[in-house]
Amino acid sequence: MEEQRKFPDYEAKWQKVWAEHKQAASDSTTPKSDRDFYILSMFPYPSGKLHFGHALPYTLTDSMARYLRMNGYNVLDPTGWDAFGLPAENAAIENKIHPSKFTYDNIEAMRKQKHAFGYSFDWDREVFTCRPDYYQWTQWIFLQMLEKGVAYRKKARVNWCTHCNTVLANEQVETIVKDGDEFQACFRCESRVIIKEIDAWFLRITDYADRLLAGLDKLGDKWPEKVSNQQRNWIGRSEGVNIDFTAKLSTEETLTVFTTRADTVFGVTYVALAPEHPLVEQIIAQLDEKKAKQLREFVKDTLAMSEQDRAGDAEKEGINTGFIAVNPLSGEEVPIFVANYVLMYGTGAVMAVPAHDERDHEFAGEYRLPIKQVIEPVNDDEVDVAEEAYTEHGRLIHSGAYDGLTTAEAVKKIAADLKGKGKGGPQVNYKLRDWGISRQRYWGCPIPVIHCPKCGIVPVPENELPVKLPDDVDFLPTGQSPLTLHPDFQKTRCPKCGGEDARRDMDTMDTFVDSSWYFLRYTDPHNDEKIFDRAKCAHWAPVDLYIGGREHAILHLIYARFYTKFLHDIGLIDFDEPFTRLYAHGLIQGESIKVVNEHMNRYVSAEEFAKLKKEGKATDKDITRRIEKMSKSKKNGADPTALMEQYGADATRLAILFLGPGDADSAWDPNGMKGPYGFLRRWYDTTLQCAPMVEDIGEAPAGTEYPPAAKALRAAAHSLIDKVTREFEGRYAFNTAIAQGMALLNDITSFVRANKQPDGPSRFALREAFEAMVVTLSPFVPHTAEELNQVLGHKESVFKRAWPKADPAAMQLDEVEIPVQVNGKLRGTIMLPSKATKEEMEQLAMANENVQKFVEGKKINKLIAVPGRIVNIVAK
RNA sequence: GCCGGGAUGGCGGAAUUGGCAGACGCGGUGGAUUCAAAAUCCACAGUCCUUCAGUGGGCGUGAGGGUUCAAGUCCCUCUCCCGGCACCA
Repeated sequence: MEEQRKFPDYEAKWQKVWAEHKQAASDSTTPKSDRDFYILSMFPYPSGKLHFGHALPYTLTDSMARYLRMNGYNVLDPTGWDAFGLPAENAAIENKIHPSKFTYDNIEAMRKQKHAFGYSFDWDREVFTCRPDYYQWTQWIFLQMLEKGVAYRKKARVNWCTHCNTVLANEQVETIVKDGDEFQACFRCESRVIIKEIDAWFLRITDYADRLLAGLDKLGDKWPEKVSNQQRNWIGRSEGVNIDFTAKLSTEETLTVFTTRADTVFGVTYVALAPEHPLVEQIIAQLDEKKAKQLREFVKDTLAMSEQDRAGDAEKEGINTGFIAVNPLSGEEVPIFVANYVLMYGTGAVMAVPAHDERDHEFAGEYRLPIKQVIEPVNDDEVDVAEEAYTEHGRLIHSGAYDGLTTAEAVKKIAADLKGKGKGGPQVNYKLRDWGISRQRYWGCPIPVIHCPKCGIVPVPENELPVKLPDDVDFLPTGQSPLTLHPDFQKTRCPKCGGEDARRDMDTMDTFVDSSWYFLRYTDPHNDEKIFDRAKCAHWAPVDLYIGGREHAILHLIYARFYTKFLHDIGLIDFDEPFTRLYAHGLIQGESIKVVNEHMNRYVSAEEFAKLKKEGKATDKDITRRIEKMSKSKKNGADPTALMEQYGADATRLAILFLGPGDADSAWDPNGMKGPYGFLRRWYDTTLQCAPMVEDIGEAPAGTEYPPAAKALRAAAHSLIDKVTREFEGRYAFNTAIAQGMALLNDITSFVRANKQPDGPSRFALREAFEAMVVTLSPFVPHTAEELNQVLGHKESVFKRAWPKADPAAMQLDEVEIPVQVNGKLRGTIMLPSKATKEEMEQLAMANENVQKFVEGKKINKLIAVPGRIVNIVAK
């Protein structure tokens, strides 16, 4: 009886060998050549546990890195830690551990897990964003931005997470629906976001809007369209026209509106201001007390809502200020409203055209404002603007000199005329807003500026960097920056005037700042003189292939592009796009089970459900199964590290890759380990069993004649080489490459069973098949490949071997099976030499017995023979 | 509403880009082995009809139409699902 054996038992051994003979990336200053390849997976936040969200991209990255090295590339494949951030701080508050300890402990644990998976990262280049030797340069970049006016401070209405007690950037706010209630929430903790007015630092990413857009075009199909589109959407460029109305207050003021439909300007029946509009204050000051109070309250109530909540399904409301605005083109006088539906976008003021804008139409209906049609359809649309706004393009009417023009013509002409009159002109607006980076929390990068009562804002001199984050801080979140509570940190001298009562800025930076440039630091991670050596950076960067999740489509990926452009502008680097190709991997989801019956109404794990079933507390009828994102609350998670401990790293890597194409979401099946694990075991056993037959023979001499079965085996082996190579050369659908590997093992098994005592040529073929498997599958399952490589008699590491080339001649079989159709329906197959001519194919096809049955008594209209593919007979 | 992406057996997913639909794996069924089970190995397996059987045939890639000798793949119309954005003037 065989004892329960431990399989695999060789992974730790090979990991040790690799550690001793590592293939590190070279530290070169020569210009980047096309043999230098920078592959990068997004570095993780050190949560302490490696989950599928990490295991998939790292496995993809590692496989590609190994493939590239075997193909003679000089590869950089680093990793590090996005180590600042709120989870550490929150955990610290909960468990009373210092965020620093929490973070480093987690890093230690995750580093072990990464090693255990056999990932071949360049560990020598590991970076930690929370270490002074890194954030010194985060601060340094900030100072450069300050100098160039890209970083600036302003009092602004910002998103504020009530749970995290800190500011959030626009990109970090998401709309969520909970219990039918839709609201704006923090991307991290899903708590409600409110608007708060606060002094904060901003980065002028809006100045880069056009370049960020142009860059997307340049990246083209090297980036998934999905991601590019999301970014385009987010930047939200819109071309329109600014039109200066004259507001008749006690003085005449210019009131500029932005519109994309300047052609409807003769249809304006009122002008509406956002409650935040600067003119509103002025208007309030000029109203009588009662009216002023009413308006002031309206503004206050509206602003109490977050901008997005205001945009939700709130009723349109507004207040007629009683003041008048003059239309610069028609000369018409229209009332000025302050309205809740007008956002502080564009100029924060709109010209309202109820006849041709749904929102204005709704508002006009409520406040009984006139509706004036100025566009008529050019098709046969029915139009009744009293009923419904007509928003299509058309031809102008009731528009004085512009009558008869089309929308497009009119917009152009009106813009030009306005410009000529000095009353406005073409204008481009963006939805993108500047990036607010001040965070009122502790565990982040300190902002290197000093507030001096005399000199104002003074940058910390570069030679005093880093501004170190103090350890001894009471970091309970109060809504105030924890650093405020640290007396020594905040007290400092003004570097400019030497004044003693200067204070440091006590906020820290958004953690997305830390990760906006880390990929450049990897190229020269230990430089303590400079952010990085220019030549060293140029040797590797930009990143050739960046692998990460789609959840960063807007956040990290837009910030990193912005930073790269800035660093390019200050002359530090020659490129202005950081990631030449982006691979957005999918999400591994899990099946959740929700039980609803008289006992319970909640999610249960698969094991729990099995137990409940046994106890009779739940049946298949009581449950809803859904494939969704793994989460604790849904109890549908699976832990790759646990799988690795049970089945080994290779089986886990294989299972992850085999699940489906890496860029698609796929569902984790708890049985998903069985196939890959069984495959590795059979492969191992079969190789060991056959080794005596093949280990001592060398290469087959040229001109070797193979028996048909051996020939078929060779064809299969070379097809595997061809298939795997093709997948690595761009498609990356490794599930199909692995499937082909499994198929070859099946072929080997049948071959061995049918050839108990193989002759010489058969043994060559068999060896070739084993070799093909070992080498081509080594990027996916490095330990097993390394082990079997040794079993086959190789002394050197499989990763030192050259990647094989498929031999087209070997892939070609002597005879092929060709399907024969009659009128497009399969009626038989014929065997014939692969080099057969069309005529031979046709002849043999017609001779087929079953085919005969279907063409009998019919006239052959056409005969189509595609060599090597198919024969189709058209008969009537 | 707008922008993307999807829909193929019981399940995950294949299909060299127009050429035998369902590779490979899971689950399932039958068999071998076993006192029995697990594990392992072998075989079968889209679906419906037909034949005692070997067999033979119809139908099949979300729905409907079209192009073609030939359509999962190309074109038109529609439905549903997923992701993102959304009072952005």
